[in-house]
Amino acid sequence: MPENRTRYAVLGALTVEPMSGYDLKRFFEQGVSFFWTESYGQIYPILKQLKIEGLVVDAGEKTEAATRTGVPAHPRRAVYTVTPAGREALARWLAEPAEPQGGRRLEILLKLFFARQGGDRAAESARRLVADFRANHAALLATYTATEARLRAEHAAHPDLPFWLLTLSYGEHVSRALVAWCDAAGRTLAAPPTPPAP
Amino acid sequence: MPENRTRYAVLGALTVEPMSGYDLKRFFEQGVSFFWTESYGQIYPILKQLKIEGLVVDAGEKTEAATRTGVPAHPRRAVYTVTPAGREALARWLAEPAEPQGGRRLEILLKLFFARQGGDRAAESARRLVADFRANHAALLATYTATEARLRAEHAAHPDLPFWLLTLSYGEHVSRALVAWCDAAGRTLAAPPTPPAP
DNA sequence: TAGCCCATGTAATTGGTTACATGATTGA
DNA sequence: TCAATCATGTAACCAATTACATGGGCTA
Repeated sequence: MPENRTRYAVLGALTVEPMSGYDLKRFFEQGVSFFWTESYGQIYPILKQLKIEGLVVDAGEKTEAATRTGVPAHPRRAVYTVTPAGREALARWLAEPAEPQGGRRLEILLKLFFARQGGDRAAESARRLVADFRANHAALLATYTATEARLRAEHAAHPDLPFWLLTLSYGEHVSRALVAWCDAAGRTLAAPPTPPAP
Repeated sequence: MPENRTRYAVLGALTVEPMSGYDLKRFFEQGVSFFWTESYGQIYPILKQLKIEGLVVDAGEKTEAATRTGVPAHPRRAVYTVTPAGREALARWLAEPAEPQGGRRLEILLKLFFARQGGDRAAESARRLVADFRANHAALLATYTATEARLRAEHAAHPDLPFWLLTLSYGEHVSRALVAWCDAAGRTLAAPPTPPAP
């Protein structure tokens, strides 16, 4: 029973900066997508709910035009801010122990586990599986280092920075380990060498 | 769109050995639980479906008693075997590339990312978070090495063994890396040392 | 004025777990 | 004969994604 982690993800994101639902989506997909994602189908309903519960408030932004002309236009977008009650709820959740694991379904391992059933091409497709996976994590490593540099430059003084770097470091550790695993696996799966020329 | 991986998990498991739904549950939770799980609510419906599609057949086992007495008792349990068509379906799936990643929601990183919002106790609960996580992966490492030894001993000749060992190796690489990350994180989060006695 | 983001939302569907109901078999 | 385990299944629920509908604002 994961118990509503989306609400805390949203609450947490709004402590970084007040945001609209649209902003939240981008925050998740551009900022923390390597360990967390959210879809509109989650975000908007949860925002409505959090507002009802008084954990966030909506400081509706006026449009430029509406401000200028005084037209009583409905706010162009809803910008949500965490209330003290929201901060407390978040703090309570943060103090609880985390679910032991996330991501109990690793498709690549399932395929590898049964790889021999792949017939003639079994070894070949296993190697391709591993090679793709390696490329993936090598690419991730590059993004981690780039992100780290950007964060250190742009948010050098941000009090949350040390924690953000910790999450990046997690990603780096895992991806480095997985690249190493891919290399080892590649050797294991290597096609039997063609007989050496005489 | 993860697209029905359960059917292939079940199909694959049945290539290892014909099994009942009950057996399958145990196979997943005792054999491969570190990278895959299935619940009854998935297993039984999918078995019914696979049977309809002709990918598995049910060689119903008779009870001992029924065999002895000739009573037309209904089979005690349904034991499923993969058909050639089932093997083909599995092989096709194995040849497809795997989903890039599994487990996009790492609760511990979400908590760590927002950890500073935890108030006074922020650093403390972050440290506990990391410590629990470390204990977890240290324990996992132990089970991996134990499982590896057992597999090598009990299934030395099994043609699937090299692939099984690869999945274990994945786990070892990741858990070792995460233990190392926890140690580094622990140092980062270390409480400011109490002022040294004069 | 067309095309592209910005922005909000919902309905349908999927994938999965949990909890429960039911009953047979086995062994103490 | 009681408890544990084997065994099959389903209904309710939950979390989450996808696809769609809708429309405002900005700029080339």
